[in-house]
Amino acid sequence: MTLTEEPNRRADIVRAAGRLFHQKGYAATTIRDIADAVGMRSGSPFYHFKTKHDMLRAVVLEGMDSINQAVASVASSDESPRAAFEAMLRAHLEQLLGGEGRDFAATLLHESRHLNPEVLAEVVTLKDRYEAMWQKALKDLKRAGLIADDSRVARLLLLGALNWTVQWYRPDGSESVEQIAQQLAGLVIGRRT
Amino acid sequence: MTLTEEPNRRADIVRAAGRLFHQKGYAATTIRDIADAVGMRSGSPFYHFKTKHDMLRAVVLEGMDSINQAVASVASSDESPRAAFEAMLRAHLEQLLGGEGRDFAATLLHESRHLNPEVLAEVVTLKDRYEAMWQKALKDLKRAGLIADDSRVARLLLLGALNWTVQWYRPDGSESVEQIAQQLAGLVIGRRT
DNA sequence: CCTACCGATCGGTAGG
DNA sequence: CCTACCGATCGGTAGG
Repeated sequence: MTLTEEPNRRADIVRAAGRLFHQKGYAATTIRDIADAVGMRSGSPFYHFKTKHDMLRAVVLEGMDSINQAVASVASSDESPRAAFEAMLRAHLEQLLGGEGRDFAATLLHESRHLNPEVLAEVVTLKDRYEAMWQKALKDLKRAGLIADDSRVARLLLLGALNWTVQWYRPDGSESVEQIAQQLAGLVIGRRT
Repeated sequence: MTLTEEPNRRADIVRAAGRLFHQKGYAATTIRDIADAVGMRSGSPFYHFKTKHDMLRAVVLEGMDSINQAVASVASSDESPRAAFEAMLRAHLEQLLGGEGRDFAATLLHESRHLNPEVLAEVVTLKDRYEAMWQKALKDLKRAGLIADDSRVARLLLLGALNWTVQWYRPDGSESVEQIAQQLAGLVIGRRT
């Protein structure tokens, strides 16, 4: 348990970097932007990170880790396949659109191309593990007769619909994360009145 | 009708810029990258465009225009709502994943945030018009009893599934654009065996 | 469209 | 973590 008062400058930098990478993109964000955001001089972030790329790495891995844990914690619920699926939709969307890890997840989705090959491979491994959870959820839905297609393409199309919400969702908009999750479930699974 | 032999350097620049913006991102692409790609010196692109931003504008508007035309040309077909819908899916995916305008459409989707407010407003107007076509297609599907939800969120989720294909589709992969379009139609509309 | 160049800014570092 | 700085690179321009 960390005390809230104890300053953790490294974490501050990661948070600020996440926000800026999300808002302006990695390439358009300067070290000076990040230093300003945490009240440091331009050379000081390098006391905590060797390179700008290392900051991106920290942000992306944090995003991958958060969403993985959030979805895993509801994926193996012993309820019905449909309930588990809807809980996974909610968890994914909350990571992506909700307060805390929003910038981390968004940076993961949009700035990973700036990762060097070694780190990218690291991320891809985690992503494959993550997507396997979804594949299993789709398989269970199909076995229960709720969907007809549990192929790889179906999974990618579904995750696309989820991930693209970053582009249009507004926290002050008219629909909640909960509603979006339910509408997507309805779209994929089928109609109820 | 333009002769193929007649060199059009401006169009060459737009094409090269589109490819580079798509591959590396707008901010990470330099004028020198673009000049190299078309065999010019670093100052020469500015004979054709006033700023780097104007090149982005040209690429994005070309992308918006192509996809708009491609989908519009099949949207008002007088066939069944389902056939029209599937044709729209194919047209959108072909623009996004097919050879010609791929880089333009991808740049439109991912680099629009670097547009200045005036140009962005221009793009948003065109985008709204584009999305209205999809809204109408969904309305027709609902009227025909093929889907239950033709709301704005449903439309955005659907377009998300389409747009995200840029992230995972590989031209040399195992599925064709045609197949992806059909699987998405099946996912949304309903099962056939 | 090239040559030659400019001022600004960038990621990163040495030394404290 | 700051001060002071460096070499490299960037978008853009003047003059031809």
